[in-house]
Amino acid sequence: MADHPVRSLGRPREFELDEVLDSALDLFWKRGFRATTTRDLEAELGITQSSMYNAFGSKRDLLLAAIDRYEAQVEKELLVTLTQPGADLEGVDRFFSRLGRWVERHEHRGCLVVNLMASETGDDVIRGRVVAYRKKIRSALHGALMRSFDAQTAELRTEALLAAVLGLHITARTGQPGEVDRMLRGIRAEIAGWQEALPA
Amino acid sequence: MADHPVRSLGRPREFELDEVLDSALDLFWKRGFRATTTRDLEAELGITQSSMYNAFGSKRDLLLAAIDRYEAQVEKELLVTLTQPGADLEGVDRFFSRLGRWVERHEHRGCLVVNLMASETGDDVIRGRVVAYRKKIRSALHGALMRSFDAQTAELRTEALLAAVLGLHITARTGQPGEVDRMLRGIRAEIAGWQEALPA
DNA sequence: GCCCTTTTCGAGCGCTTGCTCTAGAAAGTC
DNA sequence: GACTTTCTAGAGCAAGCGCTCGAAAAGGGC
Repeated sequence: MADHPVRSLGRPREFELDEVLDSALDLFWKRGFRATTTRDLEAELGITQSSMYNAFGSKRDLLLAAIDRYEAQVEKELLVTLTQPGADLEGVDRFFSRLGRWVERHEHRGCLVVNLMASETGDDVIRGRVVAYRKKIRSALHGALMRSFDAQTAELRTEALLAAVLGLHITARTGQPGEVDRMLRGIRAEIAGWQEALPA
Repeated sequence: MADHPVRSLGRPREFELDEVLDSALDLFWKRGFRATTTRDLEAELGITQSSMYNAFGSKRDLLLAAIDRYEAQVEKELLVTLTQPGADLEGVDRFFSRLGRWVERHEHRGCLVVNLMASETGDDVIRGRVVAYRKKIRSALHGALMRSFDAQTAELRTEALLAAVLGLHITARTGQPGEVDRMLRGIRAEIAGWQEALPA
């Protein structure tokens, strides 16, 4: 993932940056940023707080690095259905299909970034990141919808679907069994309605 | 709002319970539950921590009371468009219209309960409250949609709109200027599409 | 082998947190 | 006006927080 320098001066680090970053991401994602203490991280990451601070600088910097990793994962596993060349309304439906499996696999986690939208509004840098994240999903959706609808329709439906994606994620975090499934069915039924009205 | 006992033995309380509760709600809503300290509350509420603890028990109990108050407000100002007798798809559109003004008035606050969905997943009681809150909105939407569509369509569209409502709220919390407006237009355009297909 | 750099380790610092305690003040009751 | 009951004020407690520090350990360069 990240590019590692070939050489290093001094004592070599005893852990893999990427592995530790994944553990931190998991914890921030599952428990929330504020609720995760540096001691929690120490236990889960298997390294001391000093090592963590030496490698990442601060708890907040660790979060920012985790966001990077999270976004890369989302792009590769979800947004790709929207951004690959030629993706249209059918791609949008595939996106929601994958989103369903993603949410199921990451039960009660929701979305790292969406969770931050609710809780870390005081930090300008983080707020910038979450705004950019929404923008990224919006533009991916729009790119695909543009291939199936006229400009105005595409834009309107982009907004409606973006709201649906965020709402689905928030629901996934505290959802009861079946809640997310029903929601997903409702969204995809709407998309199916659009498809039927399309010229074959 | 709350019913006050007529009499009280001993020294009477020097503040209004409801006023203080409103201030607490405002703070929890704006800054988030975790980010709001008891000192913050002390300053904003104008009473000492002792008085606060004497009156409400704990910070968490204060939140639960604030949720009650918040829900009552939502019901009276928003859900009423869906629950009043005879409300149908037109009522749903009015609901979103009011939601837009509500979000604008409470800038960067989002929804108290939606925010809790993201950050307070560890507390079973609070999780119960947020699940119930979703259920309440869902059933209000469903009640209105049932009057305009067949059972299956109503259920599917209820789910899609619930997702949209939650997504809109999350966006409102960190939204850039215009972001919420565009999203709302996208959602209402979808509803308008449903209306056009309806038998006049 | 010895330096130089960097990481690891464990202890712990200063601060904030939610909450409590004690003393005294303010009402109703008789 | 004593007595009871409740509320207010302010200090302060124990625990937990993010983060740092000094010393030891582990490698590469010469």
